[in-house]
Amino acid sequence: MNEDNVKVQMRKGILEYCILSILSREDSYAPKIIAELKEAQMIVVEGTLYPILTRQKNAGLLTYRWEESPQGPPRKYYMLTEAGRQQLALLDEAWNEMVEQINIIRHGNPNAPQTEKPTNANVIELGAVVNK
Amino acid sequence: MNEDNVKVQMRKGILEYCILSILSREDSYAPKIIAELKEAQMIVVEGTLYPILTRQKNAGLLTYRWEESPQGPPRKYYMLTEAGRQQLALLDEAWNEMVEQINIIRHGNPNAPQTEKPTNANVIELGAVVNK
DNA sequence: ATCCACTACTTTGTGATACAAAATACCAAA
DNA sequence: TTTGGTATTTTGTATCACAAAGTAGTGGAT
Repeated sequence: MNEDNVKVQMRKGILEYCILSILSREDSYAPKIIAELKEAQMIVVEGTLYPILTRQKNAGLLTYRWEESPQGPPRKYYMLTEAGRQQLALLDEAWNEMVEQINIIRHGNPNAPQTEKPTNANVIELGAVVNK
Repeated sequence: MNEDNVKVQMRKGILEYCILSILSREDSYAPKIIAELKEAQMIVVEGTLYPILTRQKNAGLLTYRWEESPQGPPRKYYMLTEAGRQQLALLDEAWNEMVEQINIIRHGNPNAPQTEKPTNANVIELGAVVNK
């Protein structure tokens, strides 16, 4: 119930989403992916990332190719498959749903009867993620 | 890696947040909490909720009192403690951070250099949850 | 009285995940 | 050959949500 564990638990299932999202922009390899996550203030360690990549590869969401490195051992560049792109779209939906659910639980249901109904123009879908 | 499991995993650690949030509005008991979660399209079963309530009670975030029911056995009404209110504030922060992190990962870092910088007036903090 | 439906609470076992920590391996320069 | 930097992999642990069952109290119907 400590503070670190709170964030660890909230992250469950989210990392898979993050990794597919990062790879949807550009093929990448593990240390670079970790650096990108770190830029977004999302700390991830190797022992977490590698099993996810292997899992997603075995699930057919990713493939990889070896590429020479300017220094050090070769790098395993991962890239999305078509199934991976579909899964990413599915995770977009799941994430948007959860953000909406939290909004309702934290702020009450906007569809509930109220004195003054906002026009559509005033309604902002908080946290919605749109496919690019 | 099936679709149901995706949502199950995304929910890890979120339910604790939802329950504290619901109880911050009004003391409640398990079946009523489940009904409220259901209204927000968040399906939860008893076998999930009860252990969380017990966990949070043991952690000092909740206390409870027994109350007579108009029909059937008495109800265990849970309510937030001061520690529970503090934990809720902490979870608000953790949630807001995660929403922001996903925004950065999914849409790129808004602080990154770009051709035309939006004014503050145009920036909408997506998905932010504000303490009431 | 006894049975039954309803409500409420509890327990057990399973699968999935992130993490810490350590191990393995590859490369190039001193 | 050794050393330091880079990259990948493995092992053991703690936590969580869930399915599925079980326990128990209440009040009405027969």
